[in-house]
Amino acid sequence: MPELPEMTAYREKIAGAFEGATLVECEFTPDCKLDAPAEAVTAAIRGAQLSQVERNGKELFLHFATGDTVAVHLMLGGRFNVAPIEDEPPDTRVATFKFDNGKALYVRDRDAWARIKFNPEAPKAPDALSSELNAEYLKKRLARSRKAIKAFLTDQDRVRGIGNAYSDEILWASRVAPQSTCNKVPDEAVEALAEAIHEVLAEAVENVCALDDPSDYRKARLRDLKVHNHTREFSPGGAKIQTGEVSKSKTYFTDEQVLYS
Amino acid sequence: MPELPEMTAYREKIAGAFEGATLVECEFTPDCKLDAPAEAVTAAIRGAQLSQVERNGKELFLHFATGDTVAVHLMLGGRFNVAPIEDEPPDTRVATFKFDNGKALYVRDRDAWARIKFNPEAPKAPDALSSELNAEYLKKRLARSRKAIKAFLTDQDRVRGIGNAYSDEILWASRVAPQSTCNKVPDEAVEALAEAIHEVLAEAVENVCALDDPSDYRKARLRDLKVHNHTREFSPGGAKIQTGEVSKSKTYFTDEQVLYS
DNA sequence: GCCCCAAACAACGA
DNA sequence: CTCGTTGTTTGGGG
Repeated sequence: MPELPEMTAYREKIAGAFEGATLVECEFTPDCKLDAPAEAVTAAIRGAQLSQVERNGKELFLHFATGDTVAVHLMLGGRFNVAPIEDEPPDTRVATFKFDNGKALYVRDRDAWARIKFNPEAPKAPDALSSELNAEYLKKRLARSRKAIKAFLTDQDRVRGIGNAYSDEILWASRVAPQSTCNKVPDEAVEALAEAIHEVLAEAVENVCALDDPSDYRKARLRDLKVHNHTREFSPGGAKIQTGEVSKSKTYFTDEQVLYS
Repeated sequence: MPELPEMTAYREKIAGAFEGATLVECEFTPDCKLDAPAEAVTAAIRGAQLSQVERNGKELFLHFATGDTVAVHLMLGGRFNVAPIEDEPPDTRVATFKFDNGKALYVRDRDAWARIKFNPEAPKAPDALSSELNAEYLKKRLARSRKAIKAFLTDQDRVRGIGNAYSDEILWASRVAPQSTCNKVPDEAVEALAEAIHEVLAEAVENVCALDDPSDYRKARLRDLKVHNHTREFSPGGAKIQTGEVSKSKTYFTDEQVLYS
């Protein structure tokens, strides 16, 4: 459920709390979806300084001074928590990182679906907010795809960071119907799409970063999202919001959007 | 187009003409679909004795005494020719094998789609006429497939040798509708299917082997096939032959066949 | 609603 | 209506 904006807000918070600090201890619960032996990870990063926290797509990368990286994906229901080490640790945690500044970072997930990767390969697709993700790139990739544009935007092998909610927002902002076939979207619309990706996400980042706790993003979305929002009946333009299904995902859209097919 | 029975007839003919003979020369045209450098193949088998000709699925395997094997798949329109070396070679040939008994084996294909493999991997699926292809095997594989039974029978990764034409014949003989879902076909019907596979193909092998030239199989099919046959209006049981489409293939069937779905 | 995997399915070319 | 490849869809599981 957390997409690029929420992960960006988490990044700010976690970078502010821990960058430069040294990891004292880390733990992973037995059901944690970790792609390496917990002991190997612990042995590698215990005692290491957290040099940088990076967001890429919907993942956070914890870069340590040893050169090791721990990547966290929250999947549907995961969340981050920052708390003093002496506090009672949250019971739904799957991973714990304790630092020498007296604070701990917890990855919490009731379903334990959050995924943690140790020294992962570099992502192949560009991040949605990177400069590589421009109209040229989109034109090239859209030209040889016959799937729905919404499915394209949420495909993390094409563009990293966009999920179901913000894909609807972006498509509405660019006036492209979510069911449109990728290779039928004309160049002008692709240019609008490229702009909308950056604008919609940048504004969302601001909104979510303004929250006290990024985990409260659900409420904020009901306030900020313009069409992917079950509490709204009409778009800002006054058009009735419709719902449909595109490749197994619920989509919200209006007839202000043009269907290319 | 040639399926198991036609390839069996070719095998008899080619084995009779060449087994025990020594390869004098071989050639491949530039557009021949050969999965190894022509020079490497030639260097390996020139001067070698042809120890055995084997049919497996819709392929013929030419086994040489060196341990090398050349596998030929005729695809849609390929055919074999046996002729004295001094005869004019056929102009649509993609491969030529000349033997020390004065005869040559030609692979002919107007479209040059026939595929030739050098020392191929052993096939994973059982041949339709092997003892491994019994009711037990079919029950096991059908149980975890949700596709149409006709698509299953023609899937060379499940059963080797059956194509569009004989799949219809086999399904009619076992009174199973081609559109039936694999995992819905009851055990009794699977047993009938296993029997029909062997009986229908064995009879077809006899029919095609009786031809002077296996390449004439098209005419023979119009005489012998009971339902996959555009010249017939009724099955032997008097039922009207219907046509339909199953996974992009034309299918002939009657309502004597039970649909399991 | 997230991702991964495997199977099924479609389109195209040779 | 043959096979291989590539890309897309679908269903199940965590």
